[in-house]
Parts: sequence; structure tokens; C-alpha cells
Amino acid sequence: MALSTLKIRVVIVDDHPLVIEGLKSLLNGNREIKVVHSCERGGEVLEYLKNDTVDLVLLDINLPDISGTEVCRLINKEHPSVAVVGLSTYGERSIINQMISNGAKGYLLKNVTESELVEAINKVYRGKYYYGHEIQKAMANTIFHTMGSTPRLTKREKQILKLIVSGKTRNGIAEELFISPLTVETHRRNLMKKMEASNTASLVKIAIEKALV
Amino acid sequence: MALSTLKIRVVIVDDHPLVIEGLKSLLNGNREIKVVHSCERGGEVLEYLKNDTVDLVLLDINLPDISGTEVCRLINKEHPSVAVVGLSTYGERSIINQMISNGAKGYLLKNVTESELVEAINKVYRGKYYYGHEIQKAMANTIFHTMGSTPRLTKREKQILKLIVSGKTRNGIAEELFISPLTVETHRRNLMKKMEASNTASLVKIAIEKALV
DNA sequence: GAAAAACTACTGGTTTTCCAGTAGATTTCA
DNA sequence: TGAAATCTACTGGAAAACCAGTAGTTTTTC
Repeated sequence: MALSTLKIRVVIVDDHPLVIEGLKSLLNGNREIKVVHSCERGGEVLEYLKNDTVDLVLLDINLPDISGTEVCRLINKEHPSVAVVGLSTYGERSIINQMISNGAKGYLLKNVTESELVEAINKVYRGKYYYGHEIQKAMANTIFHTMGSTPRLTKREKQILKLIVSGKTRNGIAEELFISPLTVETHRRNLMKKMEASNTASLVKIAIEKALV
Repeated sequence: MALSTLKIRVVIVDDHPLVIEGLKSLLNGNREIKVVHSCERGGEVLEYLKNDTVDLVLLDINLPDISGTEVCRLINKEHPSVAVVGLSTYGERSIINQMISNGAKGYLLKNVTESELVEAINKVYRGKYYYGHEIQKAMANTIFHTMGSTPRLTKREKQILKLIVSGKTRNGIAEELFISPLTVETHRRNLMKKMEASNTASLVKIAIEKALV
């Protein structure tokens, strides 16, 4: 018992029992780390943290109920002493960005090795940051690609962008939103300028790429 | 040795060691199944199968070298006696379709339970098909959406579709392909008709959705 | 309450897309 | 070789997209 309190108490959140199993088997052999709980839903871990204290949450991004990024934000808000390490299959820039801005101290791909995983948990537990190899590569691109060029779209612009992507035409959008077709035109123009698209086709492509729709 | 030959010999292919570990721990408790090998690359398993005989391959879709669907096709071609069960995180219709048409006898999501996994392996080993709950749901949609409406595009059409998606304009495409802008127009029109798109925006969206670009 | 941002809407003009139909030339394949 | 598919290219006309600029109204924010 005295030993276990010295260990880093970790909670695993992942909707795939397989991954939970894999992570457990990797971590339970380690003397410094103890997996104290695991959840398949974001809501579960938030409930769990209300009554139990842990040091670190290994958090998958794709969860069935709440998105991983949102869970991360909430954990950071309600329990700032609990560190969060993101886990995902893909190193999508937009998600990594969101996780970091929501307070994740570490981020790993699921093809992580045991030693890397242990190192990540140790570093993050000690207040440092840890991002895996592949993530750092993706982050480098981020600065130039996504971040630098992902402009903030207004509510209306997002709304119109979605309708454009869905194949709606200028007049259709105008009717749906009870505004003038000319206004829709203006919004489209602003969207194209903001997203650096040369025409509707590339606007749609970029919108889908950046997951803005 | 006598016992092991009675077991269903399974190879796991997945780029995530975690998932391999999870699958192994789920399966190795089972008396009828034996995991005889695991690979992180598609090329590896193809090499392995040249010298070793197995009954079934558990095949992840997202592999670093060759795509899972391609690996599936090759296994079916070179080793038709080896059954393939697809594994993926998402139940994307287009991928499931491709896997099935490439000869996969089963398909599961990674949130599969132990009993479902064992059942799938047993059924597929005995020559039956097995698709998980969620997959069947997705497949219902498939028939109406993806399959029914995914038309065969000609070489030229694919070429032009890619250029349209990339934001090129009618004249730009014409220049690039050394054809008349009017011809490009005709191709575009045929593309829209084939893909049931009402305009370029939805053409781009559908093209990206169906991974035709 | 004032400044900034967002939303709205217009003029005027060019280019591209969308629609329908036709049709010759070339390639593919049985 | 002959039919089918594909690629090519046109006429002609309507709608939408694209470009640049202006500007009043509303909402947000400090």
C-alpha cells in the first residue's frame, strides 16, 4: 500500500477495450506506474474524477459520447492538478492543436512504444511536456499549414460554408437563410479570401480538409 | 504439437503494437485459436505467407506500407485458402466495400468484444461470413449510397476530377491536358451526371467522400 | 457609450458553370 | 472486324460564380 501511493496513478480512457488491454499490459509491468481505472466513455472519467484522485489521464480522442478534446478541456478546468496525455491513431494537426490549447501536456500516437509511453507519463507527471516523434513532425507542419492559414470564421460564414459544401446554390442558401443572394455572394467571397481558395471547388476541398464542416 | 495443429492458426497484422497485444491477450486464452505470428506491415505478412501456412489473417486497414485493402486482395489472389477478417477503427462504407470486393470474409470494428471476435474467427474459418453489428448497419447504407451510386469513372474522368478538386478551372485543365475547354466542360458534365452532383461543390464533396481523389 | 466586428446589400462587369443536344475520331475488346 | 465505350469538340443559351468596391445596419466587445 505504501508503495502504491508512490506510483503514478493513471486512468485510461479509450472506447476500444483492446487498446485498454494493451495499455494496461504495457504499463502494469512498470514499477512507477499504476493503472487505477479505465473507462470507455468521456462522461465516465469525469464522474470518476469527482470522487477519486489520480495523477494522469491517458485520453483517447475518439470517444462515443463526448469528444476527447472536450473531455480534456473539462478535466483541465475541474481538476487542474490532473495531467492529460492525448492518444490518437492519427496525427491530425487540427486535433493536436485543439488538445494542446485545451491543456493536454502530452500527445502520443497509438503506435507508441513501451519506453516512449513510460517516458511520456513520467515527464508529464513531473510537469514537463511530451510529444511523440511523429507528433512533433506534424506540429512543425501545423505552424505553417493549419494554424497560420486556418482563419477564424464567423458563425454566419461557417453556416454558409456548410451549405456551399452540401451543394446548395447561391439562391438556395439565400432562401434558406432569409437573406439576399447578393449577401450570400459577399460571404462566399470573404470565405474564399480567408481560406485562400481560388474557387468554390478548392473552397470545398479546403473546408473538408480542415474539418471545418 | 498435435493439439496446436487443430487450432485455428491466426496471423495479426496491425501497425499498432498495442492493438496486437490486446488481440493476442484476448485470443490466446481461447482453446480453438492460436496466434502464430504478428506483423506491423502489409509487406511482412505477404512474405510470411509465402513460407508459412495459416488459416486466417486479422487485417488492419491502416498500414504504413501497403493499404489493408490491397493486402487483402493479394492474400486472396496468392493464397485463396487463407481467410481474411478486416479490422478497422471506423466503419467507413467505402473501405468495407473495398474489403468485401477484395475477398474479406469478415469485418470488425476495433471496439469488438472478445466473444464477437472469437465468433467471427470461428465462422469465417468455417467458410461463413461474419460482419459485426455496426458494420451491418453501415452496409445497409452502403447499398443505397456508396455502392449503388459509385460509378465507374474512366481514366480521363478521374484525371479531370482530380484537377477540378484541386481547384483548377476549366481553361487551366484544358491547357494542362492539351484539350479544348469545351471538352473539359463535357467531361465535367458527365462526371456530375455519373456522381449525381448538382454542382461543382457537391462534386468535390462526393469525390472526397468516396475517396476517388 | 464608442469602437470594432459582423452582417447585410448593392452596382457593374467578366468568367465559369450548368444545361441539352449532337457528332466525329479513337480506343478497346470480344 | 465490328460494336461499344471513350475521348474529343461543337452550338447556343441561362444561371451561377468570380472580381472589386461601397456602405448602411446590427451585434459584440471593451
